[in-house]
Amino acid sequence: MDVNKKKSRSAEEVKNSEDTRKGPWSVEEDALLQNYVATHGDGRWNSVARCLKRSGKSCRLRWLNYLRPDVRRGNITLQEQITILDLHSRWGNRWSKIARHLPGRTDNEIKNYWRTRVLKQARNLKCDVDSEQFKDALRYVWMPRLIERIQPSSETHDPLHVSPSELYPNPTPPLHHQNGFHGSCSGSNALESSSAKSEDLGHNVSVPGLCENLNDRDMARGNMTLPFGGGDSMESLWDDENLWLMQQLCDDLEIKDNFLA
DNA sequence: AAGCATCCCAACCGCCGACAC
DNA sequence: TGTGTCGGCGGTTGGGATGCT
Repeated sequence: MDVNKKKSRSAEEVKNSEDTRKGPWSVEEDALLQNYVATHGDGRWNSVARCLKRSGKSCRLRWLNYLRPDVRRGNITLQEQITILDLHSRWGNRWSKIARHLPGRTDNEIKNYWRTRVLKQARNLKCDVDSEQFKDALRYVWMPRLIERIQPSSETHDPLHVSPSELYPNPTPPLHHQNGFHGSCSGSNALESSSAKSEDLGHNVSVPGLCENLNDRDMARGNMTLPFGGGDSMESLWDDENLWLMQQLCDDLEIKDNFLA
């Protein structure tokens, strides 16, 4: 796009912003928009915008993200989380493309989910969300675990909802996942405070970074929010059978620390 | 009860490509 | 071919809700 076009566009947008209402939608506006779409169909946003004194963009967004009859609200399910993580690993931040594979979910909702849950967790881990360590943790530890958890209840076979063996034909993680557990983990941490679970089971393992950077609220709750947090709590990950997962994660984090050093 | 911190999500913004004229 | 309009997309933000001290 050339410079002139950019200039003209901003003039157009400035004009639009001066003429239109902004902020939360009222019930009346919602009703008007719904009626308009019911009568004329969607896609004619500037026409409806003139009736509502809103920008066309605002009308479109309100319809797609909120008023559309098939829009699903509520917690992102485990299966949806898997799909999001999987598709994001393939396509990156192509939210609308990802949303097309999650019926009823909007790109905005998926984007919000990613930013509030996954990026937060990367922050806690002091990982770059694009780092190989974080991606490996997703691919080889958390996603397979999630898949295992949803499998018993899955009856249909959606090509996008693949089994661990399909998604990860070679179950052997990369070399750095196979290293012994070097257990430099110590100190106060979520695994310990999240429960006395690990102590009860005779383990005394903590995960640097992963645990130490939890915010106080999560610590107090004993509720460590993994990237797939949400409707179905991840607390059950913190049991004996999953201890090895966190050991693998420790390996990752040590490698990350070396990498960053 | 009040103040503060954090989370979460609806909505906005700026950019871009497609298309019509 | 150049210009204007429109819809779509990804990034960002404001503010209400919630929880902690």
